[in-house]
Amino acid sequence: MKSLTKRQSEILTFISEVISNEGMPPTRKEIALKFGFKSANSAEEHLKALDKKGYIDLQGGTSRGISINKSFLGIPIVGSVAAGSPLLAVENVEERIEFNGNIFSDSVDYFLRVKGDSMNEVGIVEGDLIAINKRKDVKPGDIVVARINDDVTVKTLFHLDKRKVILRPENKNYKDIEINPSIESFDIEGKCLGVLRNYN
Amino acid sequence: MKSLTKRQSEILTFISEVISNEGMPPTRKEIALKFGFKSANSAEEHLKALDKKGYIDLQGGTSRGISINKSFLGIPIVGSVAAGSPLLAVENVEERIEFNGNIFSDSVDYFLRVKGDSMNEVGIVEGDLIAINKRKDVKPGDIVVARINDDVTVKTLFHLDKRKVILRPENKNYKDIEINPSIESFDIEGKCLGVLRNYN
DNA sequence: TTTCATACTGTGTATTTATACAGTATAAAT
DNA sequence: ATTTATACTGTATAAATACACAGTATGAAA
Repeated sequence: MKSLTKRQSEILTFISEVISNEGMPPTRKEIALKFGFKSANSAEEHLKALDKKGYIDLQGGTSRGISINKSFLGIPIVGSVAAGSPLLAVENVEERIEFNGNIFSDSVDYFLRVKGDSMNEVGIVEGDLIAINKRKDVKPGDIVVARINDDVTVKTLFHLDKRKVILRPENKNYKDIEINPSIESFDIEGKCLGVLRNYN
Repeated sequence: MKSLTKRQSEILTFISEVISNEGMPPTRKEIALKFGFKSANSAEEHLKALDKKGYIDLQGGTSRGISINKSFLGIPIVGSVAAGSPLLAVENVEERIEFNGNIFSDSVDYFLRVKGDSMNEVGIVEGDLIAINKRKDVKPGDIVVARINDDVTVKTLFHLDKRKVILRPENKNYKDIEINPSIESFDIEGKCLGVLRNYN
């Protein structure tokens, strides 16, 4: 898939926002207004470029006839994470789900498919999708996605300072994980906002 | 809230479908075409009626400027169920959540807020929202919403025939519930399609 | 070096669209 | 009995909108 220029990406984002906020795609004029273009034709040309690259579909002769290509919509589901690769790398994305609405308390950057039973006692079970918001500022009590030496894990954060991190599995059969960030490679990937489970 | 005529209701449904399928609201002409009106003004008048009754908001001077009033959109969340009242009765609906996308395997009629810990061992905990599809034809193994003598409960269906129903809590501390439908009042309200949990 | 993509302004216009006004007809409400 | 809401057709038009064509300028690719 062809990559977008900065401007094209901004415009695609704007279209997506307008659809989400106003319930309908913008007109050329509205795009021009937003970006300060003095001619609606600038918008027209960006739309054509986005269409040509396959990111949107333009319906000719129709007001607001812009639709965003579905394969770029929706929130990615991250399955097995290849060691060392960024969570959202293409090879880790299982699929995407269309998902809008204010269900979770913050914006969902991706869903992570849960493996194992280490969080069973708080109702997070194998196969569940957990909604993740990318952020570093997490506090004890939060359920977090962390990366320890290239290994991605979901646990409750119990303690966090420069010299010591304690991650707590929510299952009696597992022990707390204690990390020294100055020795081991450690990173917070995000905060768990909620759970989505689909039977069958 | 004022009630809608059959025609107005059909038109409201159509608008909602167009938004969902095409990603933008219809024009007056498109509404007229769909219903076989020979004049776009028929659509205009229905829109005005829907606006007046508060079901939609019309944005003047804007193409496709129709937005559906949020309070009629979305899927209802059913909280505490008043004894004897239908699950979806107004007094039982906590709020509604905007929710579209093909997350669950079937269409979600409502979300039910979970009370108690009787399903803890399959990861359904207090406060969770479970997605329910209204149906009677459930089979053993399904997690179902059932009504026993005006009491609404969520359990795994273990056995079901004319003389005996067994509902199984997924928690060692609870015992199976055995019902004789010819003596006790019993009804299947729906099937649990999945779980939605929102932290914080 | 020349082409091509990007990123704009500026002008023009056919078409789409919203929306008013004038009618007709029926059923429900006052 | 008369008004009001519903449910349409038919005509008209101002405004909104898409979109083509003609330019200018820049940087990257062939």
